[in-house]
Amino acid sequence: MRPAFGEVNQLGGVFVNGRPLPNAIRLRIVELAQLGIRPCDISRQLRVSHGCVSKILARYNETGSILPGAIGGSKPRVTTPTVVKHIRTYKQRDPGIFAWEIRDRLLADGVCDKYNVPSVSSISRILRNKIGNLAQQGHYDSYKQHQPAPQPALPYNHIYSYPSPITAAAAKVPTPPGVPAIPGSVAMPRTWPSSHSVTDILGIRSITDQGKGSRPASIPPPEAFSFRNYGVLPGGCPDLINLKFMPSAPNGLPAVSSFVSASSMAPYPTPAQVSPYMTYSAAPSGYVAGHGWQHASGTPLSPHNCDIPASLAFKGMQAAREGSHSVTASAL
DNA sequence: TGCGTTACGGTTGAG
DNA sequence: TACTCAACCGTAACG
Repeated sequence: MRPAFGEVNQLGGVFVNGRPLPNAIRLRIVELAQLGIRPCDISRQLRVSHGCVSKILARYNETGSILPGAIGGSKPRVTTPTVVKHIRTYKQRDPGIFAWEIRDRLLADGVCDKYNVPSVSSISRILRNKIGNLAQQGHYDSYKQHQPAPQPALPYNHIYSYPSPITAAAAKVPTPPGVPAIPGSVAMPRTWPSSHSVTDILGIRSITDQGKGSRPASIPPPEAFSFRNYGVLPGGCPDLINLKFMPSAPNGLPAVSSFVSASSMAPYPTPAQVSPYMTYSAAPSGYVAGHGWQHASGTPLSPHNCDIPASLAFKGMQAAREGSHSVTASAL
């Protein structure tokens, strides 16, 4: 249940606990920093805690992204069917093998790397639960077929000497969405969805691209993006990809100066005036008043109603375009 | 005074 | 469907 109103920090700024700042604010933090404005001044001006400013700038410097990380979800499991299959194979070949030895072999054989190799305890659990149970079942089935008479206790390690019923299934390793299926590579559990530069965001690229009537070649198609929680804030932005920025300046250039200039910032809304969820989902807020951007439809662009496109929030455009630099959100 | 770091309370979403 | 867990968030406080 969303709160009707957010909270107010010590600087008078409105925020929603647990939720990222609007991308417009994040963007402006970076812009102001690039203009040489000190973080403390940015903090005061935008009424965002200096810790948050520091964090966003640090993230931007490291990843090139102003976007918040992906919230929620689970880490990809390391005990994939392939891993289980290999563990079973190791155990079959050497019934006395230790879990830590299996772990070393998974690494040595390139089945896993240091980032996704299961822990010793996980391997032990696999041996005990998955392989053990399946092996016992398999043995029992085979036993029923071939041994009409009951037998005494099963021999030690009997469980490892059965034909694997799940080998075929284990051969298929599910690849998480957005993660290239590169054997032996480090599986980045979370990749930034896109790339673009702040310069682009400021409109320089938009100037050159707009009016061409089609998506710039440098921008991956919408289907190339994996939107999860990146900047898509409550309230959503259904036309995120198709958003176009329309310059408002007479010369056809976006009002970059008005956008980045600290002095042009509209007063931060008072808590009584603006619900933080208005900033996320509804009415335009004072955050971006006067920035000169408009949605292609002609309606004023609210950074929250339709926030800065997540796809436009990268500086490592070329790198990401080539898919050579995946950056995890958890890097920070 | 500025800023990096961290504890805290909160949200989110995959499993 | 409800729950758990681990990721993330921004703030506040500390050094």
